[in-house]
Amino acid sequence: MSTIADVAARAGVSKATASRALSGGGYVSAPTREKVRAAASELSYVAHSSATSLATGRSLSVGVIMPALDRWFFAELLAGIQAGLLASGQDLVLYGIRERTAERAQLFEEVLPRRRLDGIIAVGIQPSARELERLIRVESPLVSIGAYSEGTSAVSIDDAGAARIATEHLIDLGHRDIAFLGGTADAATHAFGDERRLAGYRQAMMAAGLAAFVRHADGEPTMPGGYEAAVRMLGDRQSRPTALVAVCDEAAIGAVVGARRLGLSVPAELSIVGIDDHEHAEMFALTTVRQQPRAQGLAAVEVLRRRMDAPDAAPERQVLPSELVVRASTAAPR
Amino acid sequence: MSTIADVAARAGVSKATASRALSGGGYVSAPTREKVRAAASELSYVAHSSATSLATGRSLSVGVIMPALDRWFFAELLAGIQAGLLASGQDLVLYGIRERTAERAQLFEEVLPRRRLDGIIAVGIQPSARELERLIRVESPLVSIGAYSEGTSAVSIDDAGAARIATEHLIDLGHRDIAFLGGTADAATHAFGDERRLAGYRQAMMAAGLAAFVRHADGEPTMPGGYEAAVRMLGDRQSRPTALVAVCDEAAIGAVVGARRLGLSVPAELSIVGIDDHEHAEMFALTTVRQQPRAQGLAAVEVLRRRMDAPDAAPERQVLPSELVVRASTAAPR
DNA sequence: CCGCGCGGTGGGAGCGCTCCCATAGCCTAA
DNA sequence: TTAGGCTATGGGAGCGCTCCCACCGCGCGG
Repeated sequence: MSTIADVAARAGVSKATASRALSGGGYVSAPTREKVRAAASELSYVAHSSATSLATGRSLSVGVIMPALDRWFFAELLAGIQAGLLASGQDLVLYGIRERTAERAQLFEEVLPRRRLDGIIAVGIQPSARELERLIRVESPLVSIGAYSEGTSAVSIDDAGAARIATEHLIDLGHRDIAFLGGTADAATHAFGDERRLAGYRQAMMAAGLAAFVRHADGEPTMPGGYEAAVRMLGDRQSRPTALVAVCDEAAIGAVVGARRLGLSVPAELSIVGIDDHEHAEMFALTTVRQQPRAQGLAAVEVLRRRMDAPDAAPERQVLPSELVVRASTAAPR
Repeated sequence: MSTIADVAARAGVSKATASRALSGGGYVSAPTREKVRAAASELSYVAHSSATSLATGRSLSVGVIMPALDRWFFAELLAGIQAGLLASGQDLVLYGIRERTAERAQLFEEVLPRRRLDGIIAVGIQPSARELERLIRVESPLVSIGAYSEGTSAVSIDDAGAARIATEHLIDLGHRDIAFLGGTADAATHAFGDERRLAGYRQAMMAAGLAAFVRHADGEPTMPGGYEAAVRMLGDRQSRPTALVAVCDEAAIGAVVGARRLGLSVPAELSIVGIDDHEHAEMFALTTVRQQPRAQGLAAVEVLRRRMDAPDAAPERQVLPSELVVRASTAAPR
């Protein structure tokens, strides 16, 4: 591989001039710039990022901490972040992290500081004070997605609000016996705003004077989780609700499948509303409250960039809007 | 942030000794090593990766090129790669790449060479000769997953074989009118061994003397894609096959849902077999041919590590086994 | 005519690390 | 006794880049 010294020599200028010609800053005459560019391209010169990074102090890369990759929300989010970073020329360094504390400590104590990352996007993770302190030491601005921390910048939707919208839609249709599906109390499943959604459902029920009907079926926020929870809850003809608010679309779709399996017709006998607007929602004609993880990823990159430019600005909190998408999984009760 | 000079000063030794004490190589007495370690930990010293990388020539990171993130196979693969790299202390730099050639050229010409990555894992991408040449220049060993290139190391399953296994299972059950579902000819959907699977189905049909029944319904390798293709193909009572081989489980599940929608009972009236053993296969009682993307990701990391140690060794080709998993979506035709 | 500002260029220090090489003490074998 | 090897340490060059600063020539205003 050729270095900038080779390029400079070939163009007949100094290293300093070559550097200026290629990476922008300072005075370079147009002909000189052209000469250097030509030389660089003839040698197929590409600057060594470690050298650049060492000299400038910026690493041109952003760390992304993800608790999972195999769920729609996270995959979409990652795609959004990826697209945003691509546009700004930053590389994406991916750190998977199960809630295993040893790994997590290692990540914050060593791995992240080592890289001197230009920024960090933490998904669904509440960094502790000590962890934040480590990051501040290396001056990596942080933006979290979906976490509701006080002192740090964050992007999310209003989870409680989304669940309220979903619940109110059912109430408006005339339902009273509305149950909440999914949203396990188990933190190990990286409850991603799940409690907030449950809380939003409760609020809407209370506000409508339906406190007596409040109940929920635990389950993983996945399709099989929703399926099982639905089958469990709908099994008894007597006690079964007329409508379900699911913690997310995957669970909702599981519930749709489960209801069919039980011979219940959706929406005639059971209304189901989800939260997400998952790519499969259309196929199952699912009424849902849309959130756009890709947009959240892009927004996080935007916020991060602003923080990189102005590290001392006050933390920025961005709440993206939620919108009801009515399809054919909800109807008035008979 | 403190540097190794600070650590050395605090421990009362030279930079050289401090470096040796912390990163292994060379002679250091036990007490000195302890002193240095203590100093490092007191200063919460973490080596600057760019400096290390510049000095050693190794970047401690591996690039991963992914055509998509929102499909089960890719997400699982990425999780496997991630786990493998975590174990070997390498960072994962993620590059998403749609088949837009401008971006792709940029990636191979500039982005990857700039990083001086220790290795590259390319998923479902056939690097061109010129692209490989660029990588060889920067001495990044490459392992591809799912691509069937000649000169490079690769990990994959035997796609044709998997489809043959699926088809033969149906033939063994007594089916004759077996169609193939999905596997669009459209390269834009990153046909991931799809043609090979179609070919495997054909081979099995031919071998069983069922050439007359060979046919397939185009469709995206997704759940909605499989749903649509199935509805299209199963619409006509007269011409409909008694069994389907789906290009992947997502399509197969879509077909299961579509069949139910049409009032066809699976497996009594229609047998369906997929390829993947998707996490939802269990829920839909789907008979399928298992492939394990996580294992493929881990295997790719393994192969890559070997290539990093011995860059001049002959390219290594690893084909992971496929195995039939019989559930309840297949049965003898009536 | 001189001084000054400004466009343009080069020299070289320095980013933080590793690793080669020199040095030094000490123990063992001839 | 002394050469030689072996452990332990330090000095400092060098990885490839950027950027500060010095320098230079030229045009222009006083």
